[in-house]
Amino acid sequence: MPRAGISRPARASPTHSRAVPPPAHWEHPCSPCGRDACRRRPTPRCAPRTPTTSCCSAGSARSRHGWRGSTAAEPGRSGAVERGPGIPHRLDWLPVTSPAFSTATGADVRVRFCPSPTGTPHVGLVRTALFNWAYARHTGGTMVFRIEDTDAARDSEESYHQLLDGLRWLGIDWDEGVETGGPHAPYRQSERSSIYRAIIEQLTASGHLYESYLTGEEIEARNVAAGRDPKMGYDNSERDLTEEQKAAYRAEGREPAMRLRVPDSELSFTDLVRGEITFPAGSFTDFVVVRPNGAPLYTFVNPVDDALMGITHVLRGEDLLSSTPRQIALYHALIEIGIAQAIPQFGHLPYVMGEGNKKLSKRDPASNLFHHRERGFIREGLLNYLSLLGWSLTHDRDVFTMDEMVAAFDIVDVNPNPARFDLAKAESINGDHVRMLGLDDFVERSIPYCADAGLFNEVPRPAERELLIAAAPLVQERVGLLGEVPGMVAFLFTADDALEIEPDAAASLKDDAAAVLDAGVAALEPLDDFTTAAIEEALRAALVDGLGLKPRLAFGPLRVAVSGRRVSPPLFESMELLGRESTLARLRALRATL
RNA sequence: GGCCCCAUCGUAUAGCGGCCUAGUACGCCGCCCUCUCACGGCGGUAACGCGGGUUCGAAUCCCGCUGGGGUCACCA
Repeated sequence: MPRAGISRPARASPTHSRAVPPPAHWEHPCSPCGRDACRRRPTPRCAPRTPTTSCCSAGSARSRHGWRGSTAAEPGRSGAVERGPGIPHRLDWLPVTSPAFSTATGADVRVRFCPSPTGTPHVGLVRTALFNWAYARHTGGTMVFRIEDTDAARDSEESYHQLLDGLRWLGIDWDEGVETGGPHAPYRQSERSSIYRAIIEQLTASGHLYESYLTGEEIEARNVAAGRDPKMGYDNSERDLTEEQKAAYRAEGREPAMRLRVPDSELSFTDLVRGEITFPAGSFTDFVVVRPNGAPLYTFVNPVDDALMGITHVLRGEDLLSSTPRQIALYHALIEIGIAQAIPQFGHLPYVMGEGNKKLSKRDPASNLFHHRERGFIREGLLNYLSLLGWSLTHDRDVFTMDEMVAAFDIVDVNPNPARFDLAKAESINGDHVRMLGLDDFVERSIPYCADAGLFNEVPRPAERELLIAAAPLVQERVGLLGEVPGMVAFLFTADDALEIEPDAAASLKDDAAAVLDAGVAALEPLDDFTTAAIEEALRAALVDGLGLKPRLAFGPLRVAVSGRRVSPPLFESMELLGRESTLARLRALRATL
């Protein structure tokens, strides 16, 4: 995994870029106490960050289990849920080495971006897409783009097209997926029903899935009746329903959902950005994977498709962190029936926060990708800013290109804390990228914004384009957003008699404005060479030397007359662009109103 | 409430046991440049949540506390 160009201090990462040795952590010595079999396992970063348990803490030397859970050595841990006779105890037979996490590196890396098409693209979603993409491009691996449209009630075709539009605009491309195709097509889950149906059948036959008839209210009622927290969730009570019981439910007209039998043990995995994470036994229960109508849920199709598509690294939002143990449980079932070969490695990206301490809301315009595009963010700037949310290129620079990011990006360097979306910083970074644009590029990208503002038609006439090109150097270094361009050049595309003097500009005029304008007209009228340098020379001679005015007071009224605004591109250049006739007409027009 | 995650200037981050008197950027303040506004340049403001422990040495490793967030759907 070469890191082209950029030199970064190499982080010793025992697991990243290499196999996460599944059972090895059982032998890993505990560094604080040096005792073996502490069962702590190194994190992706060079040092264990937050082991949940340390054998050093007196009295709390909780024995740690891998996937297996109950063993003969610890009879007390078995029987969290009793099984009836005849039900295969297959979960207890999993080999000790069973967490077969993917060891893929380099070109074998396969990541995916799998949004569900609901609503407009959110910047947090874009950040997730960006990090997946950057990781794929960095490793030389594969980026898969899949659509998770399993909720007909919420998904929309419009949203799907917005997703495509957004990614294409940003230049986040994919190697396999919707529109592009690939060996695992189709890539829209709404078109994969038959695939899921077959796997549901296999998993049911193998005993991993079972029928569940209880409703949400009934589950809660059971918890209350048993004196448990109503929020405890499902109690796995239907694992061993007899055929008679099932028949009775059906006789009531009920159709079963299907649940996955999860192991009654704790479960650990090494998160690529957070280190080892352990969920205690009982903190996740058997969950529904198929609706009573036979339609599979996200909880099912997401891991199933990841398995089918050979995904090796799952990089997604932190909100999915707590569902990871359940997904790993499903993966184990898939491995047992031969559908999956390995469990992907997981990396949970921090939230993108809004104002206050809340996740950036979908209702906040700042979350909307297209809102930023409409305001004039360019892809380079927005991408650069978004990549800074949880990652950084180096210690002393935060403006960089995507090529630089790709060369340096590694998921294990991502910072786990939530980041606030700071629009001011985003605009500043964007401004830096706007200034880095070539002149022609800047002009081409500005045209749509000027057209939207009504300066000219969608396709400007040659003369209009030339005028914009001539003005471009004056405005490029003055805007942070392309949406500011039309405001700065509007006066060049306005007829002399249609120019409006903005109120604050009119208010800036002093008593001597008339005299200044008169002197300006007198100085410019005889000018043969109507160029910036000549204009400046003539005006300085007349106003600064002649009238003895300070420059800022001398040129203010002229600026207002020419642009109608208090703030404008440089005055003399503007006059040259406008031309002699227009300039004089505007000076006289304002003079006439005083 | 159970479980999980997180914790460096206002914000985003650098930091991987000594290079830290804690760096950079945005913001903010001041100055310079200057026809306005920007750009650019210079300077300044401002942070390791608290308490223990390990160590010759802790922002950095460990534990606890506090605080924040997430999750507990037949949504994704």
